[in-house]
Amino acid sequence: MRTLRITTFNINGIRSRLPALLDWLSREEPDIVCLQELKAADEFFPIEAIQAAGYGAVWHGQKAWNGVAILAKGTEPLLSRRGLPEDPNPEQSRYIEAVVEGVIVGCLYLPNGNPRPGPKFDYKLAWFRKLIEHAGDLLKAGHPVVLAGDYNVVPTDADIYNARSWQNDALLQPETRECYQRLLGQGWQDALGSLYPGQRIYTFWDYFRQHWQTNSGLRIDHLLLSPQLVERLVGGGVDLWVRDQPKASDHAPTWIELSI
DNA sequence: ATGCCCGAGTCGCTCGGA
Repeated sequence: MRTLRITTFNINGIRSRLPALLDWLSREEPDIVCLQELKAADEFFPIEAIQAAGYGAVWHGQKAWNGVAILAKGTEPLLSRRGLPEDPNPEQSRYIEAVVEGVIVGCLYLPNGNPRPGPKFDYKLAWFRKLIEHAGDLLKAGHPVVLAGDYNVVPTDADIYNARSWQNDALLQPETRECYQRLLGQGWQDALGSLYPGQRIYTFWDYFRQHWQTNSGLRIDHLLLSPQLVERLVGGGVDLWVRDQPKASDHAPTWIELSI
């Protein structure tokens, strides 16, 4: 059976992590990659190296912060959108969307929202509401869609090593989780959650307090499937070995496989 | 209540991340 592997990866600086990115691409050969936190202006996106590795790409960068990209193996992603409609702050590059292999791929980097309360948390919720609106429009259009990225949402207390030590964090707040549940309520399926119900899956381990070494992780990178894709989901996982490399990102690549 | 560990920018520090 032929499958399509779609990976989301918060790379935390594409320039400082480029050798690691190329190494991971050659080893895992994902078909589609959603990258977040490029931390590079558009002119610094390393398109030559990525093309040399056999990938086409579209990107939406920004100096120093944020930045998202979609890579496609052996083909050029067909850009459908750069930036979220009615983005509360379009200066922050947090959304890009493209069609690959007949699937609409939305790549997102939701605002972190700390400290809370405050304007950053308000911005997180405002951005989330606009994402929900756009996601609803995508569903109405009836095409197969994957919405993948760093949602900065820990969906439940089962998605973190210890909820109590993060209870005041923006990632765990009831308002944040309500937004995520509202999104799922439109008809999206949390792919990894559905593959591994009740299991502890982590995609992020912060650099502090030896959290990787003690597997004190959070599940905040998610791939949401439109209803047409649910029956095509055949697998998923997290490339944990990437987080164990020297100078690793604090996130690990998180992926699904769809039958085609 | 805060720092911890990082990358990027401006350059030996701040800011932001989560």
